[in-house]
Amino acid sequence: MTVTIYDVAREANVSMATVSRVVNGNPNVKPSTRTKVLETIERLGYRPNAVARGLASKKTTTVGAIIPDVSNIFFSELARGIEDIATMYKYNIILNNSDQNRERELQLIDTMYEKQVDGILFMSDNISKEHIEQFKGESVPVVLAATYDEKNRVPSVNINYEAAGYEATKYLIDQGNERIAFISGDKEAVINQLKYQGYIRALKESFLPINDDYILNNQYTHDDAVQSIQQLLEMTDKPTAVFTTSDELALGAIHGTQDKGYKVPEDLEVFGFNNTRLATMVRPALTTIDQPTYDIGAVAMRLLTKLMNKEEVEESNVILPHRIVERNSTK
Amino acid sequence: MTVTIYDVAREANVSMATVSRVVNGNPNVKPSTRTKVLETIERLGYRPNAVARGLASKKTTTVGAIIPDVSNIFFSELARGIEDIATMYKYNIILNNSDQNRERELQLIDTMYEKQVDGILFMSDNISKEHIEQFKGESVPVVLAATYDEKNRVPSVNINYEAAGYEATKYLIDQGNERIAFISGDKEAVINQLKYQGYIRALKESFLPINDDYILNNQYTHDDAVQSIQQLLEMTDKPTAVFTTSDELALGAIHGTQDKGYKVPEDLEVFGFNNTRLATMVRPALTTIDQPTYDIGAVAMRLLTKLMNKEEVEESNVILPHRIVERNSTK
DNA sequence: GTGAAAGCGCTAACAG
DNA sequence: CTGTTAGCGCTTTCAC
Repeated sequence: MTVTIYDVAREANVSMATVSRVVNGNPNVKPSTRTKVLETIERLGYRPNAVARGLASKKTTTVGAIIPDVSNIFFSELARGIEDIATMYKYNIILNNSDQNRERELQLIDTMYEKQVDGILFMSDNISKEHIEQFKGESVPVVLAATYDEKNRVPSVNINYEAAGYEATKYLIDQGNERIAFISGDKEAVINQLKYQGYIRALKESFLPINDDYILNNQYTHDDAVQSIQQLLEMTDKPTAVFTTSDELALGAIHGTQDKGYKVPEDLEVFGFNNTRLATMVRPALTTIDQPTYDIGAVAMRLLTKLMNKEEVEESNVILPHRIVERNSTK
Repeated sequence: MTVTIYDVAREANVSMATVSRVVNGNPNVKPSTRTKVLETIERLGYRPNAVARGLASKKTTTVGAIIPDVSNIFFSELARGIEDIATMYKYNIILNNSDQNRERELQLIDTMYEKQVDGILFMSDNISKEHIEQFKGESVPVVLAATYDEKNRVPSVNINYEAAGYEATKYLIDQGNERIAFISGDKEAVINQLKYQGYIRALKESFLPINDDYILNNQYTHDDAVQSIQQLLEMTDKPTAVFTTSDELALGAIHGTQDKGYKVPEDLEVFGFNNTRLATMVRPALTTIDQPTYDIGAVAMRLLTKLMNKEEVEESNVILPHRIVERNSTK
């Protein structure tokens, strides 16, 4: 059957402890016996059992990642960043889709605890008291990635969404636009609210009126945005620019505009968010906020490795830089 | 510290065996003692340790998924299909990115065995003898998803790529095109070769010449396709249509054409592959082969559950249907 | 319907 | 530098 550490020990005429030492790279082994053990491991085709190891050592070298939806391009880029750093530090990722469903999120966290993960990476639009309680109830470190907790109760990696929203809107204002629409995803999502606040701040600062008709904050897909931009374009005082909270929505805005016979950016300037790969896969190419998506995942995972390793962490609520990438969807 | 099955047993005045039985839904427990145990589980906040359980039962309810790149939209949709069915059957997924690197793939498979996964879902452009040997060396069931092994040595879920390639090309021919280009990803990938064979078969069947200059088979990204289509468009006898092996490449072809001042589909008809979400996120919207990406993942995972459960499987090399979706990138 | 006891394969003191 | 010995927390016969 399967060959165990015991078989190797017997065949190599050493104790299991010694085999364990060489497998774990413990230096306290005489070179000659090390080679002997290594040889018989090779010969027998021994492969350590991570489950047994996990039970004995209370470490599984596995982390749980709870993500709204891997098939969403933003999150899949995040996931890739997480995965790459995890690999670098010899961790495996158990990936779970939550669809932002709170019940499911809570249940997934529980399952991750059952599986004895060494750490958790959590992504969601909103985190509640129940989330925090569940995290605090265990000693497993948690890091939030692209997920905002106003009270910073949990380590996290984000960008400054409010500033980004402000800058995008300001950019549009500086282009001479006075009627700027705002198209966002779920309005309950804290991150979208922050972007919205930035939008409002920029308008107010320039003494521009806030027109509720220009604000559509429950759009989810490309096609939703196609619809809603067309609706805006039918107004008599139609907007001349739109700021959207994701690139996918921005593509929808561009296409909706074009479908109606208008031109981007001549008739409508479009500003996106995230700078996902979609941003260059459209014509005109999208002006957008470059959010270092991959890096957020990578930095969050790196932070988690430090936490799991009980290393000192200077700053546990990391804010990564963002910037405006100008392309042709704005003048 | 953490509460174990032993603590529950003591508190409930039963043996660990009984606690184990109620936790596992074993019917041989008197209802009254079941409730008693359930209550103390609740009271103590007992949560079974999946690692210990895995060691004792030799089942981890975890499956390994080895995927080229989650951040690729095609694979992320596949991954989502896998994940959803896995959840349905109470399995967790350990997700690994291989970047199609054979060394890495082999090493990941090994890691999955170490982690004692109950099954493996494998995705790659090519599978070699080494892969097969590694799979056969263990009794862990494996299913290939959107991954073709000519010899059907491993259970798999695919579509008929050759037929799809043929149909796409035939469609373009029936539109009156005689100069049809072919833009594909890695030419070493078996799946791309099959699509290519279908392309060739359609041309031959209609007695159309095969022009090697029209065949560009090592394009990976949207921007690669932008370049290469522009190159084709500079030829004196430029193609009037192009068949690409992915939607991303098709978007590149569309945008390259438009960037050069030509129109799609008037000057060039473009045919994609996969019908990912990208297909409707472009103007003109993309005519493409609808490959049931999510379903391939879902069916593959379902097949794997049967294999893990040692159920009878009527057909272990599943071919799912595909179809042409007509949109506006063709006339 | 319930309990006792033997592992599952490995790590981690502790000796020597 | 190496071996002995407890467990880690649970499942699973096998009795009763």
